[in-house]
Amino acid sequence: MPELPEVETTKNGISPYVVNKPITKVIIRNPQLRWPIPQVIKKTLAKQRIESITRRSKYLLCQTTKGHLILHLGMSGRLQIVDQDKPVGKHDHFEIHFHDQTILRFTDPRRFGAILWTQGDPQQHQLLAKLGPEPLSEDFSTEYLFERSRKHRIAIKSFIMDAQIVVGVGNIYAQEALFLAGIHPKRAANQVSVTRYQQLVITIKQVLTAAIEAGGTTLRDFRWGENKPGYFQQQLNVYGRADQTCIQCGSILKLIRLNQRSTVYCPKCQR
DNA sequence: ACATTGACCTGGGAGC
DNA sequence: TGCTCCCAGGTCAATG
Repeated sequence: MPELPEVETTKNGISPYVVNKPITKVIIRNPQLRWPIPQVIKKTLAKQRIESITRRSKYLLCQTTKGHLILHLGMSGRLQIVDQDKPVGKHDHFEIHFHDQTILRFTDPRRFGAILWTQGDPQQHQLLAKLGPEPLSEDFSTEYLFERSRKHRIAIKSFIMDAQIVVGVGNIYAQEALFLAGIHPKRAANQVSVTRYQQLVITIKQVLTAAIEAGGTTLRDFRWGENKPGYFQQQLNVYGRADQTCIQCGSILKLIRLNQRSTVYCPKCQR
């Protein structure tokens, strides 16, 4: 589930239930995620409060007086607010219990997610320090992206999915943004003109903004936690639409593999 | 410095 | 029904 819009939506969904609530206990059921969950947070977080939750890239940063909890949802992670009586499932690995009986539960079947702890500036953490700009910030501009592209002859799709170039552009939204910008996903990054980068920066921002808005309206119910898939799906032009007709020109959309990721594009609209 | 590939895990669906 | 194979929204580490 989680690309940047889903992470942003998760942040907004859980914040009202957890920020400034006293923590009573932390339960680690299965610490084996991408990296082991540090056991130290059990004692450290007890009686603390999460003062704020912010997002950097696809990481959620939970600030406390003693340090930051760093969360990543990986491929299949979910954070939900649940009641005491909700049964514990096979893939429920981690929980924070609050004084008002609320529970924040982390579920992740594939266990590619991460739960880490850092005492210093979270932005300087090894995983965050070298990340590129946020796609919705002003730092992510035509000038920036064009300049960075000059040294790279990898496919443009791989280029915009590189978190050191820009964060938060995953497989779905990379395909969508390239379609809207009319750029072939395999075109070399340094073979794209500044004019087309201008378009691409616009469409990346556009697609992510629209998806965040859609997420905001359909993933509203974090209380009971049924994350319905299909929020942004009405707006998908190419992702998951291989062999179907292009919405713009009627051609048959093509499926290729690019760095072992499925990639759908319109051979006529995207050059 | 840049580019490519494998690896981490589990579940679901297609095809036989 | 059950087996095998392939696919899945991410991204780090190792290698060329």
